[in-house]
Amino acid sequence: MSLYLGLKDQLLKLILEGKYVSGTVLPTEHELCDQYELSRVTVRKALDELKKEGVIASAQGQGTVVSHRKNGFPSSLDLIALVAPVHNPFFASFMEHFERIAEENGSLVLFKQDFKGKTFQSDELWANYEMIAYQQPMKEMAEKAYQRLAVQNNQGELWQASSFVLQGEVVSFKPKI
Amino acid sequence: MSLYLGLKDQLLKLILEGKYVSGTVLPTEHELCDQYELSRVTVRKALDELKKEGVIASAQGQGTVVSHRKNGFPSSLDLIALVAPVHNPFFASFMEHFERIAEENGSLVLFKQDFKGKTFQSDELWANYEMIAYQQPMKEMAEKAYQRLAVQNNQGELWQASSFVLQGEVVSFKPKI
DNA sequence: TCTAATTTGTACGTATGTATC
DNA sequence: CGATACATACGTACAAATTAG
Repeated sequence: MSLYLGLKDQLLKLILEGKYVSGTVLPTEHELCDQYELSRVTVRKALDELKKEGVIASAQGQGTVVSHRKNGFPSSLDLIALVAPVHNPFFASFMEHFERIAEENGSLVLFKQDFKGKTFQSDELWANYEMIAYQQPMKEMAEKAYQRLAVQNNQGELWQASSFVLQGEVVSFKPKI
Repeated sequence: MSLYLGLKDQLLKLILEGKYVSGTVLPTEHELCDQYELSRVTVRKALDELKKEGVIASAQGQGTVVSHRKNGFPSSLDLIALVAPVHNPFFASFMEHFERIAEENGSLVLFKQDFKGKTFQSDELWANYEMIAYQQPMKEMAEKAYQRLAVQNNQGELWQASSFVLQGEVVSFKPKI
């Protein structure tokens, strides 16, 4: 695993464990450089990832704080992650049709176009989810939706994704939490 | 405006104008460096922003392609952006209450914690929205929700945010498109 | 009110790794 | 195997915003 993803996961672990609760001011970038013996570029890359997912927030001259909301409550909305390769006319039309149906049923469809065959980024966080009807290729495919799901998850650590749709196949999963 | 945001807006403009339609392979990072006379770090930073918002996607060894979906269709779901400062116990409790109510009414609440007083990043994209009941401080505050709204917007250029809630005040706005 | 220190933000150059073609 | 293209990583410097004094 890359250095910045390693640091990201370490910080995320501290946050999920409650070592850094919401509102806590994180160590400065320079302090993190010293603590983990990494360059500032790498440290900032890790922090960028966490910012992207809404776990932390930062401001010039002030510092970086944890903005991870605990004690959320489960959502009643269905969250559906849909992943498609970038070039795929069939899937594009299927998707449009599917989105319409889903909306009519009060579900939210999060779409993410992606290339095929990326690696799994954050095993630890993903491990919080228990896959039902788990199939081998699913883990790879599920990873691609990880970011979007995590974003929603961080809007209060609450979104129960109740179904997972991929290439016409529906696989359910539920949070372990 | 910073160099990377300038490049980001230029590329975004080309995409929105249809110069780069979905599926188009963008010039390589090196070519962009030459074209705009910027370092690769800066070019990558601009591309990162666009990736974060789901406008483009990239893969090692392949290239960077536009994944901006046009011809979406409007959603029937209300999208509500809610912005709060990082330290604010009152708002935190208000938010939880509000989220519950919103969900019961079939709306999606996107929450973003943030510091106060950031600058407006992408006027051009935001200009696509016409604010109703516009008030001066709203522009600043609305900016903070821009990213989340844009993400949704890029899930098919479609999400009509029909209400905008901020600090207990409701301000409606609709897309010009 | 002004200054200096602190902290994050922006930007360049460079090198190496890794996946794809 | 070589060429290409994105990914990761280090060092450095300065800018900008905030805070402390």
